[in-house]
Amino acid sequence: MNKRPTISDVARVARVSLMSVSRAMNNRPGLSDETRQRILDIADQLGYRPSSVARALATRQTSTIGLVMPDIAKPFFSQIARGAEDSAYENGYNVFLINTAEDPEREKAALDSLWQNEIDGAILCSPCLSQEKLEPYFARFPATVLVNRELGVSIANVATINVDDHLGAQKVVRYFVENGRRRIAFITGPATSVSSQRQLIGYRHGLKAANLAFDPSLVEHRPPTTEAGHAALKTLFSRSPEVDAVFCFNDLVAVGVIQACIDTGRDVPTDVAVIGADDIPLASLVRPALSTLQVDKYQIGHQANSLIVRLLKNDSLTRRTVLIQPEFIIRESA
Amino acid sequence: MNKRPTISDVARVARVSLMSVSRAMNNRPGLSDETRQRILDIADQLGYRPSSVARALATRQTSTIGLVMPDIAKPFFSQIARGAEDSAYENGYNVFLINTAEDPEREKAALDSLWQNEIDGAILCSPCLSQEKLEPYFARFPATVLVNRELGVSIANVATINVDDHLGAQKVVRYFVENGRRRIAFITGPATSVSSQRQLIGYRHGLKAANLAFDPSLVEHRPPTTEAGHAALKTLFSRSPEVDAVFCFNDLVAVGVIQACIDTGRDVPTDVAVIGADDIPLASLVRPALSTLQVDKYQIGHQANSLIVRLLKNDSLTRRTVLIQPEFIIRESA
DNA sequence: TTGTACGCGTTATCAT
DNA sequence: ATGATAACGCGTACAA
Repeated sequence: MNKRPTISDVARVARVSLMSVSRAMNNRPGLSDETRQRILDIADQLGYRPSSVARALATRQTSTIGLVMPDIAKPFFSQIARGAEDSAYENGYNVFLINTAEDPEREKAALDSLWQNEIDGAILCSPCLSQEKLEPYFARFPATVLVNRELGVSIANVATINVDDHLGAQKVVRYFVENGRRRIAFITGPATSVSSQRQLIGYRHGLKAANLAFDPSLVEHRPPTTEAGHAALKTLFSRSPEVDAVFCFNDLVAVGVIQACIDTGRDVPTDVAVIGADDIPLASLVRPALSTLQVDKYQIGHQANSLIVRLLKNDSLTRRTVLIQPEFIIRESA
Repeated sequence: MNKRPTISDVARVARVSLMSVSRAMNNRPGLSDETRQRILDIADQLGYRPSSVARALATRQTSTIGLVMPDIAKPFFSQIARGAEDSAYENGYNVFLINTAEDPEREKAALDSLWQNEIDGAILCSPCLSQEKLEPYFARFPATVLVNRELGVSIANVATINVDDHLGAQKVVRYFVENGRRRIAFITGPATSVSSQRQLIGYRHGLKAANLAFDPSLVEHRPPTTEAGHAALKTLFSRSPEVDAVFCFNDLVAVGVIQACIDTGRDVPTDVAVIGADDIPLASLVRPALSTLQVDKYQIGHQANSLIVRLLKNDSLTRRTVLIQPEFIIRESA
């Protein structure tokens, strides 16, 4: 394996001190343009790149941000990751990727690992740890952004990005009602999910605004998968065959619902209107194409990283709470 | 921000030398069980975690592998990433994620960054740099795994994982022929893609084995997207309306093809049989469900990282060339 | 404008 | 079994 050239190799060849090389590499003043250029040339010629490790030890900054998410294989998160990585690249940061599989132990291990690696900032997507367990890390990390998670108090170096699920759900119910639907079911995620909770509140508000009674038997808590959506709707139909609209936790669930409708001989959207959430690529590819609450996932990731960068350079960020408005996309399923 | 406790903090409290603490933390011999346990307790109590940065500087090992791919937002790659990260986690490694957007400059920047960060190993997925430009890095990285890319020569610390696109394409053509198809079109990727090249050869071999003439007008080179697949089929139909089977570069393209068939009033699979490749989640969700060449992407990622780990600890890996066999999945589209 | 000495937190080497 | 000292490669403070 090739041995990396070090700063002293450059200094020796250029016949200058280590400091001059350091200054040249970091564009610091205190060098004649002439020697600066000469050093740069030699460094380039030697293929010298300052060791990030040594630099990090000296400066206590790693130029690395940690990206923690339940599962990068899910399109919702992979698109966030793409946005975050792009922003990191633009700002000269590296990104550590860690999956938690929604396992609290693994999430804790992830945070400890990030701390051990002295990352400059952390982006935590849908964390499952309690606020209490999370809090210590806010003090350990120079900056943290929480995605899809609220923070009761205000902490100087912590920002949050959340989707306005509440308003989104309200809009969906209103749309259903305006189109003559009356038995509106809701298949939501686990009761512990913040998104679920917010959606549920919006759903109830929407119902109330339309003078429709809230019927608990029309609500199903399920894991956010296609199979679960399929099964949930079968359950709903057996209990309440007159269901004429279904709002789903996300698009994956909605696809399962559409399939269940077809299986049971119901036409979408004539007999049953279906609306999902997130607008993953699949949504526009399936038939009937899925109406959904579009969320700009790339933008969330990109913004999450920008927030980190800004928290890092500017301690006084006034707007540390971002609320993303989903856009209601009407396609064929409703 | 909290100040991290250092090894000397632990040493001072435990009234031992730095080395004893180091030995205790790393489970190294040369300590009485008694003092070892005492040190461990104190370390735990202080919340001490050895700094990865300082450790890396001293050992020249970062316990980090670099994962470079065109676009984590694409399901094919995100599933590889999940597998790689899981394996890294199991083996105590961190993962640097970098997207290249198929931009050679950005890919080069990625490799330079990994070098600068002194990663222990690199997983390069579908790299677009020439072998010549890639080669220097094989010498700079302790270990490298190439995914979806061949390596003419044999290099001790480099392994490759490739999908047997050639055999896969042959199987598809044979299946088409056995089911009475005679005008078999092929929508492939960019001519520069290795997968495309291998598929094309398999396609021609399959044709020859069935005594069918190769007709260049039945082959379309397109970007690997649904829109491109849709457009490609329209072109094909206008040129050769009698096409009765289409093999597609991947599932995304195949979905576009199916849509184009429906648009032009052709039934799938009665009038036109369609087969894709990769088996992304979408494939089983779309209607008609897509027949495809299933590739275990998670496994590819997991194995890529295992190879890195083994290359790192065991310099003499005899089988450094892995060929993945796709599994032919028959669903509804063919 | 340029250079010297030291510290960052850890491990490796060589003692005791 | 334990400890002192010197790296590892770079940046910072201060000196020349």
